[in-house]
Amino acid sequence: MAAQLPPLQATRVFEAAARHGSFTKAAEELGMTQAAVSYQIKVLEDRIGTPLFLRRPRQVTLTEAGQRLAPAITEAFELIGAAWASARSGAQGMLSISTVQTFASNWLAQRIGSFQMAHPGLAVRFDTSPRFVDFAREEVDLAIRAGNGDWPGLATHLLLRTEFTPMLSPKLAASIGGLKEPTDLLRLPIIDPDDPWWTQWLTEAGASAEGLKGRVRSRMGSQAVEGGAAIAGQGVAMLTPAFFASELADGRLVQPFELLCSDGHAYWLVYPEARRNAPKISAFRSWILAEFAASAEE
Amino acid sequence: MAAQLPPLQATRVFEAAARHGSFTKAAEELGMTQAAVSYQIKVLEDRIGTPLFLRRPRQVTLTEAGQRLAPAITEAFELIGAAWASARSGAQGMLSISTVQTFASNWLAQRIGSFQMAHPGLAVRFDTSPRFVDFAREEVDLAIRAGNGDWPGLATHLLLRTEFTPMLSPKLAASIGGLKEPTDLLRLPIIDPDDPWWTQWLTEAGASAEGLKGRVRSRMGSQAVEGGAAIAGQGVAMLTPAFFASELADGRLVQPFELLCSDGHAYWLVYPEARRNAPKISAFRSWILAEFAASAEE
DNA sequence: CGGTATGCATAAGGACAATTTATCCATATG
DNA sequence: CATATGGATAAATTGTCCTTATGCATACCG
Repeated sequence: MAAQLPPLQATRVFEAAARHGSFTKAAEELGMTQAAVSYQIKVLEDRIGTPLFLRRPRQVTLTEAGQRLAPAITEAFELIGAAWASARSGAQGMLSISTVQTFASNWLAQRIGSFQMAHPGLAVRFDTSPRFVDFAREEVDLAIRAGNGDWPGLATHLLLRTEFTPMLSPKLAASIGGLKEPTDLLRLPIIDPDDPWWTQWLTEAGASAEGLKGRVRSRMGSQAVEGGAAIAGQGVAMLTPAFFASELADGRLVQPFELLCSDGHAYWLVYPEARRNAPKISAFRSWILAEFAASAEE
Repeated sequence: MAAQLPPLQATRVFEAAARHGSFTKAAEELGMTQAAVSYQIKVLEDRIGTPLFLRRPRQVTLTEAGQRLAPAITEAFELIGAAWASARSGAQGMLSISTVQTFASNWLAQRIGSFQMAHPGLAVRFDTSPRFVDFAREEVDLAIRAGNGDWPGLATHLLLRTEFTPMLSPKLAASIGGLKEPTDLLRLPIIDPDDPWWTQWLTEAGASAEGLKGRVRSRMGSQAVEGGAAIAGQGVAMLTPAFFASELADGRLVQPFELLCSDGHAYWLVYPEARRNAPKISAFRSWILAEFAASAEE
């Protein structure tokens, strides 16, 4: 289909030499030696079967054949150069993040603004899908996923262990005179009592999980929603403190007990190992790791 | 000056792969293996920092970045291909011959027509200059020169030894009752008696060259001119028979004596060794050598 | 009018990119 | 479910491309 093409490296060298009218200057521009330019021109001339330059003393000039060839070649390389540059910067300009809903709404949404402030030229696109993204098949730069961090071929950075502890509104806590013992929790409405986190936490707290039995099921399925219900005073929710840092700070939620449990899972930043040095990848990595480092210091 | 360019080989492979939507097909077109295509695409993706293809089952499709890049790249390569093809055929289409005047007018002019019949697409341009052409500095494909055939770096083919013998019009010969002895020549006007060829020929013929002394000098300097004068019956000319084959054949000139002398010089076809396989070079070489082979058989 | 500097050509050698071979893997297809 | 198709990958090989070192011709300068 495509016409027979000349040796491309030689063509590139020819283009520069034609533009400069000098092998030495072309070599400078291309960052190679004059000998290499001379060699490549000869390669091209051998291939086309006719000289492209006349070797005049202290300068070279294009032959007729060279004159016919040069303008089109220059134009073609300008085209390639422009397309390459724009694709390259365009590619830098869009960051596609695949993330689980929970992390997006509980953590990212409130903070992504500061990343965008720091990188005004970089548009961020979210793709919140529950499936684990396949980087080979979907146009996604990086992902934030829950899991155990064992994904071969992918670079992973631990962001956040999914620790959890009961949380509720201060008003609801006051309604029963405050919470002294873990069992006090069972005197209040429990948001999503079927969540295994409740069983685990109560067990680790030394309380019986029996009290959960027979409760109304109100499976909400997302910390954001459950947290909202808790803030509204509708009950006690089992939440990850890191996701509700601001609510805890301003008193919309309180964490009555110190005990933090973990199911061993965590949120990870992941991306294809091979792309670790792409500017937008490393920009986002630096930012998010710094965010977590800062919150860990508090 | 020129914008930073992508790796060109990889770009070429990308272009084919984008056009086919398949690495395997691209490999076929380019005459390489699928593995090589896969490798080159990866090189390009590493360089640009973002994937160019999505690897879907049994086919690959362009990512956004790939879609942005592909059309311009295809266009650029089409440009290069077209320019290359036309320069290549254009270069084939013009044959520049540097030749000495004598050979051009006495031999080539009458026969070049048959070469052009055989190669209708090939335009022939003559450059008749007395200097020996410098192939590096002038746009000349091949040359026909007199000399001893010792030109380093150039391919040479012996065309014709410069043999010579007296020739005259039959009418002039009849005017003195025919020529029996070489000395009979001296009873007729001699065209260019200063030419050393006369001295050499008369000497080798066993005649004294004394008879040349004191003759009117009519230096004409070119066999074509001297031959014309001889045909017109103005005198006896010392000519190269090979240059006057048709005149001898149709009786406009006669060669009264068998004796052929030679000064050791000859006409040679010469061209840069490196270009021996260029189509137009070998076409002309075949033709001219065949012409001489044919005339030698007669 | 010679000496020097500039620019290109060439040969030999080496570095590294490109390619092939040989598998492997996933998935569409029959 | 077996097979075929299409791509990825690792290791080894090949070959291009480039550099170093040098030579040569010519323009420029004192």
